[in-house]
Amino acid sequence: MTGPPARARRSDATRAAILRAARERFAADGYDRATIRAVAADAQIDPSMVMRYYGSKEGLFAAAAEFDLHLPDLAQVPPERLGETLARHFLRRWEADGTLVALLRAASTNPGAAERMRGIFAGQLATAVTRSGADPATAARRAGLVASQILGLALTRYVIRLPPVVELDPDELAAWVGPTIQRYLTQPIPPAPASAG
Amino acid sequence: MTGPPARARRSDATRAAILRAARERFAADGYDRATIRAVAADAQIDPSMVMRYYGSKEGLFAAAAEFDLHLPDLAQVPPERLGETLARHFLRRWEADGTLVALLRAASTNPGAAERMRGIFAGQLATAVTRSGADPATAARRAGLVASQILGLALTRYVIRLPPVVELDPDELAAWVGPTIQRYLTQPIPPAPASAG
DNA sequence: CGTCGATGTCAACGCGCGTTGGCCTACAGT
DNA sequence: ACTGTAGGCCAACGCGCGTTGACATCGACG
Repeated sequence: MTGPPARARRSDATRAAILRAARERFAADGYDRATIRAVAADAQIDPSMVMRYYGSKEGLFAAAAEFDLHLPDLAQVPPERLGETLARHFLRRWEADGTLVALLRAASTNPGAAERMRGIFAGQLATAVTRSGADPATAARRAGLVASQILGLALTRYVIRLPPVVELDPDELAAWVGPTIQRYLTQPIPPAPASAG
Repeated sequence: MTGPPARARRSDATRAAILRAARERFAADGYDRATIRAVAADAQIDPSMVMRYYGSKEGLFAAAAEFDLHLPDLAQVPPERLGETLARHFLRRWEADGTLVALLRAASTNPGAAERMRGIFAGQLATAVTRSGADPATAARRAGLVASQILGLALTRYVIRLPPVVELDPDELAAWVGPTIQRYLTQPIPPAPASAG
């Protein structure tokens, strides 16, 4: 805990440039197609620098995919506005920061990225859902359903670029998707259907 | 149309084995990580055979990703059951056939796969939605919203494997997601929010 | 001024990939 | 039995990749 004084190193700018370039490349190309060489070229340094600072491609991705949803405290949100609040929050978060798109693209082929995605949505989201007043016994399930809609929106809008979803503006999307999330958060658990037999 | 008589060629079995292996590999690994060599090994033939029959990796993928949603005629479905019907249909379709998962995984990094995905959901799905009785002027938008939930479900269940979504069984999922789809299909278009000014 | 670690470049490595072309082999048509 | 052809294998190619280690340069400090 008594680390060296936080004196700025000369390499901090380089590190940051690498990270910025990495996020862009991973977001645009996914894990496999994004190359260390391309990231280095974007950051205008030698590929071996990336290795020196981040150890490996996996290490670079781990650093680039560091991400916090920065979810608001749902205990402070009027219960009837939970869905709309969350929908707007996610849309704003995505439009501003490509990290989640990078993570989403990478998660299709990279197990580490999928694992991190699970951690974010089973951790940060589920915690926020619990704080919104949901029964802790069902919070994980509700968070999973919310994630399915939120990530589906991100997938169709930013990755697949399905035209109708791309063309809607954030306000309209929030108006459509907000009630879905609201229902996933608040609707009583449906009775288990009669099991087949 | 006056092709050679449809006499079975000796190579048909090989072609089919390649296609089966390709679908599995693309579904499990995505486009980039799935290799021609691995597909050939699975099909127990030489990699050069894959090239001979499908021309290139892109050609193989194009053949392996041939897909029809086989949507039911929604004009025959009672209007109040549209959502549940569609939800159940998609879940059954996915559990039985890995092709869509292959397409989904590949769509994250392969432009051709994303294009095909757009075609399927802007074509087959939008057409079915129109036949369900939706106003043709809004059918594309409604189909896009349905796609966002359906694909989000597939993403979280089959690709990211988010535990709460994996653990729910198809009946429970249909009970949760059906009403969402129902609402996307039938709810009046919300009034445009006051534009920022 | 001399030294030494931090910062950065350069050239090369081994690997697995998609892809190619040449060469066997078995069988259908005569 | 002879031959043409479809089906299949093998060895190799060139490429771009992640990664490595040797070498150059800069800047702080004695």
